[in-house]
Amino acid sequence: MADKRKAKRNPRLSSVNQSEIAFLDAAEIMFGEYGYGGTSMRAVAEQANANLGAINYYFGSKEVLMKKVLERSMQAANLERLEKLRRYKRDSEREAPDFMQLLKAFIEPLFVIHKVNPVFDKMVLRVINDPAPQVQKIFRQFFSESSALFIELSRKCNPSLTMEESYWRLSCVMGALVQMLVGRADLSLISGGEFSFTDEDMGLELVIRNLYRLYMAPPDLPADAFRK
Amino acid sequence: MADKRKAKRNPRLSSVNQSEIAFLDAAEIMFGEYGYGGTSMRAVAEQANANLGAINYYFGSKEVLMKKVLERSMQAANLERLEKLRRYKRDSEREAPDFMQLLKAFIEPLFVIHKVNPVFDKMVLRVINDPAPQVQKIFRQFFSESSALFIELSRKCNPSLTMEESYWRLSCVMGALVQMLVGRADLSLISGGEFSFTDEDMGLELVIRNLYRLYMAPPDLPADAFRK
DNA sequence: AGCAAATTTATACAGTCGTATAAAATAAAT
DNA sequence: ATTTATTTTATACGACTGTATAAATTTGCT
Repeated sequence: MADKRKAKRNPRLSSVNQSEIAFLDAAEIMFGEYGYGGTSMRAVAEQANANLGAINYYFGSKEVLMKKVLERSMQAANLERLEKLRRYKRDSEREAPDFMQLLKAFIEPLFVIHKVNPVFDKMVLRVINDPAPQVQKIFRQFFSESSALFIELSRKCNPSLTMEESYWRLSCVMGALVQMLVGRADLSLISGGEFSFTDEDMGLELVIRNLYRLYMAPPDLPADAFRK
Repeated sequence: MADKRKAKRNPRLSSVNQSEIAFLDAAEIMFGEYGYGGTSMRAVAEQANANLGAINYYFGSKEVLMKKVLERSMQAANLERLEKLRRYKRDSEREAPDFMQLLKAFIEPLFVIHKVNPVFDKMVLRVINDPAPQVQKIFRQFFSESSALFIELSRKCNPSLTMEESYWRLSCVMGALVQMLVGRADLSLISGGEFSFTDEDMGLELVIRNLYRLYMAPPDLPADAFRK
């Protein structure tokens, strides 16, 4: 096997080649459409109008390709998210915690990226649900830090919840978030294609409000209405 | 190809053979663990301690196998669910609509099956998120009728919502439901393995309450808190 | 027992997969 | 212009896939 390219001849150019970008674009689309296991290297090469061999020349393996694809799209979102979360953390120590602002810090980066690259979240959502352990491993590398911070900060917004209830509600929040992001691309299953986002900003607000409602409600009273 | 088995010699026996059941069990486990594309027919055969050829003798193709697996587990849940939903519909015409009871009708069958067969929902959840169109098609056959009825009945529980807001909230409800069912098996991503269901019935109640809160909150006021 | 249907087994086929590699083509530098 | 590094291409390999089929085996019945 080739031990990757040696030192570039012209190192002042970006270390990311143009064809490499084409591969990343193609892979992002295909992974988003058919999942990791469902897309072949040949399909990626065809989508990129390039040769199968070249893709191995640049990446060496499918797993690395996936890692690079995720890296490219999530690093931007992640850095912005982490910065927003940390700024929120500073603010929330002076002022009162505000779950709506926290949600905004967590979710807005996803929407910003979506505007530039509409394929992005489709691909991320496929990866979230992929059963292959390698894929899960790669994804958690990117997701774990900011989500841990988000959870920590969330708890301070509704301290009347027990630890357990807080976790379950956050679990709901994550699920609902994913579902709404999916629904932005495809609400047809549930609405028969009647509705979709027209205004992106309205979409962000709608998502945040639903999640706010979900987490910030007062804790449950002992069961009454339930046992009927 | 074999045109399936001819008329059984002893037709008073159940039409479902014992080895057929072994294959269904094995496939259910493997599909749940590795997804549709991620499990090979050979892996299913091995899991069932049976021969590869026999699986084609019984099912003819992988797609049929998946269909039969889904059929077996979902038909029971679906029939019970439909019956509960229809009974709720009758009741809700006499009395006032009660979203908590509606949720109970929709979700309880899943918990009942889970008690008997803990692998069931793991497998269903894999199928929900599978990118392969054949898988999607099969799944919707089972899911569409009862979910349509559920949505129709839901809207009557909170008629103050606009059509669009209702759909978005139900989208949240579905996402949160899925996430909580996943979390029942694996909450470790979000809690670091701290929590899990101890009491099954408590679990159902917890799930329902979260979803109730999510959908039944009064409609949003014009944006204020959001634009900060 | 003997016969026939039902089931299980072993094996093969054509296709696709990820990966490797040597040759061809291109680009850059002297 | 010639040499050298880089990129692209075509092709091949072994492993694995779903499916097909004929032979071997087991089962149920008279």
